[in-house]
This record gives sequence, structure tokens and C-alpha cells, in this order.
Amino acid sequence: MLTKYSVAEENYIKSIFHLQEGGALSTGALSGALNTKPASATDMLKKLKEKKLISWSPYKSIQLTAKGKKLALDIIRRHRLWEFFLSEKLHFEWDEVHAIAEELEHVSSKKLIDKLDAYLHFPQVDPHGDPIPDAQGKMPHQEQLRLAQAPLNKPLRVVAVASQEIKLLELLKHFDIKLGTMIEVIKRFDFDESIEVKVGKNKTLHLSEAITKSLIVK
Amino acid sequence: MLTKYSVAEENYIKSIFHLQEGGALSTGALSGALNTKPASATDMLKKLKEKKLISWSPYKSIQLTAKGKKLALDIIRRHRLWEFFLSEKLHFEWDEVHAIAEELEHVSSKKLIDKLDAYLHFPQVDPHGDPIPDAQGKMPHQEQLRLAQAPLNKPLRVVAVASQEIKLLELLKHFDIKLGTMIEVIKRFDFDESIEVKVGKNKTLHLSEAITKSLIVK
DNA sequence: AATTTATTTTAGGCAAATCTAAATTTATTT
DNA sequence: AAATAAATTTAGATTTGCCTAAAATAAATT
Ligand SMILES: [Mn+2]
Ligand SMILES: [Mn+2]
Ligand SMILES: [Mn+2]
Ligand SMILES: [Mn+2]
Repeated sequence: MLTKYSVAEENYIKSIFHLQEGGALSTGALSGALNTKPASATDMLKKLKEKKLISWSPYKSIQLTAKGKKLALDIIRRHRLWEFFLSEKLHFEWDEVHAIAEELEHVSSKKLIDKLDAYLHFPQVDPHGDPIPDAQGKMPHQEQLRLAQAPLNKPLRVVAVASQEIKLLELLKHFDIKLGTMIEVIKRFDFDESIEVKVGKNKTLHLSEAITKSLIVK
Repeated sequence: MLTKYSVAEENYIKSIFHLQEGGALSTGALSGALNTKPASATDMLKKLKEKKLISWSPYKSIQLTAKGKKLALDIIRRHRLWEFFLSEKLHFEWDEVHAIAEELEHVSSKKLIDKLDAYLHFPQVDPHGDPIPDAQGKMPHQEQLRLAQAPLNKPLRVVAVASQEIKLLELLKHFDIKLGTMIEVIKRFDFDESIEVKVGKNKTLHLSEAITKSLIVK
């Protein structure tokens, strides 16, 4: 049970977990997310199947096994705890933590992560508002109301962003939108699915469809 | 200049640095320290030479270049800062920090290490009493008086241990000897180079040659 | 239903880091 | 100064993770 996995294996497992949330998971999408080629993904799928982390056969769909899901949640736990540490203690910016956590998440000591968790006072969400699985791999389910689907004229709080893309985070920083920011939808434009919002007290912004789909509010 | 090195390369460079402190450096000693075989060390020496981190030719001696030494000091900086963090903030024991830092030291972000340094208030020594190189790679030179060579009847402070071997650290923990512990040499026994010491106020211990050579005092 | 296009898998290769076994060189004894 | 022993290097393999190009399969069009 104390099996160790390689950095590559862990990155694949985590990506599979994230991508299959969003429905179907193709070899192409998987390799795309990992900056590899489809042929490489196929190689890895064979190995992950061998290790009973996924179920898959040539041309058939990819599913995490219970074992694979458990591993994925553990990696996500490490990733998000390190992100929280980087943001909260070392004062890194929103858009800088992800890349560093991508490396730190592979340091494997269980004791390290549990002590880090305690040191940070068991945070519930990472700096992007994403929930942090606990030591048993339980992850609180989060409502996924996108700003794109939100009702008009109702004050909403930004609780998460749907992507960690640096370009998105930069843009949000420019607009001064972060976790906790209050937003109200004023008007929808069917032409391009853009919307006009009120941010904070007095500022009015015009947000593209891409942005409204990336903001998760409550 | 933003060259990235592999985990294996970094481990070799660090070991070469440490081992050549203690005089001559053989391929066998190097591979021994890294738990590999001499043939593997030779392979790596070729690569490190190629990258101008060491000077070496078949059967000739191994020397770090200026570039190699700089890299070594940078890795040692990362290693010792993480050790300090693990000990000071996460309350790991003396003998647990080394193995984890061995992994953390390879996370490459310069900004991460400098922010960590600041967060820890620029510590001067790691939990084993070893000096931490600064951001420019300067490492304060440390007096290396071994308890084995120390004068009789003089109160001495333990400032470092010469090895991170778990077995040694366990033994020291058993004797309740740590950094800062005051020790006084009472008597030497030529028979086996062992010594009798007074530790703290009232306790008297008999220490083997292996231990007296591993304790650095001031 | 047949054809074309897109996706995925297989085949064959390469670089990194390791190994064992054999060859070479250096060091130590007689 | 040989002979023997020890250390080191080379030769040849293996595993992991990736690649390109070709083959196989599935999906979309005509
Ligand atoms: Mn990663
Ligand atoms: Mn995150
Ligand atoms: Mn290491
Ligand atoms: Mn140390």
C-alpha cells in the first residue's frame, strides 16, 4: 500500500481526474493537458491500467478506479495545501502559486502533508477557492454556479475560478477581481454572450463570455 | 544561465561538494554515498564534465568547477532552508528532516527559496548546526573542532553534527544530546579512543570514538 | 453505404539513469 | 620488477517517458 508513483504517473492521474469531471475524456485532451503527444498518453494509459489505477482498453473510455481516485485526491490535497502555504505564508500572488505547487505536490511524505495541514490550521479551500480534500480523501462538494448562468441583479460572491490559466488570472488581477469580490449582473448581451456587471460599490465592467464562464459565484 | 538540472545531477553535484571537503574523492566513495554503482558514477561524471560542472578525465581526480561549486552551494542552501522550515515550523524531529529535504531541495524556483528564507527570518544554521549559504552563495566558514580533539575539563557547546546518518541522530537523541547541549570532556581512554564526558549538570556518559568524531563543539 | 477525415493506437527509436560483466588501469605485495 | 589485488572505466542491457511516422479504428460527410 506504500506504493510510490513517478512524477509523470501522478501528473497523468491528476489530469484524468480533473478532465473527466468535465464529461468525456479523450486521449487527445489528456495529452493536450499534459503537453505531450497522444501516443505518449496511450503508453501511459497502458501503465496506469497495469497498476490498476484506471480501467481502459484500446479505443475505449478512460475511468479512474477507486484506487486511482484515491490517489488523485491525495495529489490534489498536496497541491492545494502547498498553494495555500505559498499564498498565505510566503505571500505569492494568485497566479504564481500553481506552477510551484505543481512541483511540490510530488514530495511524497504523508507526515509532511499532515503536519503542513495542521500548521496551516486545516484550510478548507485553496487560493483559487477550490476545496482541499482532507487526510481521508474527502473533498467537500462545491456548488458550481457560473457567473454566465447567474441571475440578474443579485449580489454574488466570487468563490472560485474554473481554471488556473495564468492569462485568466492576470486578467482578473487587472480587473481587481479576486476570491470574495462581490459582483452583480446588470445586463446580458445575447450578441456575444457578454455581460455587464457591477463590481464592488461603484465600478461597472463589461465581461466576455470566456470570463463569465470561468467565474464561480454563490 | 537559467539552466535546469535533473534531480540525479543535483544529487551528484551536492555529494561531490560534501565528499571533497573530506580530502580525496574516489568514484567508489561517490557512488557509495549515492547508493549507486561505480559504473553509474562514471557515466554521470562524463555528463557533469560535458556540462562544465566538474573537471575530470578517466582515472583522474574529480574537481568542481566554479560553476559546479556555485550550483552545489545553491542546492545546499535549498536543502538547509527546508530543513530549518521542517524543524522550526512543522516541528519535525532532528532525524526526520534530512530525508524530506532531500526531495524538497530539487524544487527549482529561486523566488520560492528567497521568500522562504525571508519567511524564516534568514536563519544562519540548519537544525544540525550547519551553516546556510546566503542568496549569493556565500557560506560562513565554520570552525570544525571535533569533540575527539577537544581539550579536557572545558565546557563546550555542541554546534553541529558531522553526519546526518539516522543511526547517529537516533543515538544522540537517546543520550539527549542536541545542538546547544553543553559537554565537558572528563577523561580519555587510549585503549579505544573513547572518552568520558559530563553532559549538562550531573549526567556522566561514556562515548565511543565514532561519536566523539561526529560531534562538533565550540 | 461508401468515402473521407479525424482520432487513437502500434511500431520503432531516443535520451536519461541505472545495472552487470568484462576490460583496463592503478595500487599493493611479494 | 613481477605478480596480484583493487579500483575504475567501458560495453552492452534495461526501464521510463517521451517522440515521429505508419497503421488501425471510429466519426463525419457525401
Ligand atoms: Mn505536478
Ligand atoms: Mn488551485
Ligand atoms: Mn536530493
Ligand atoms: Mn542538515
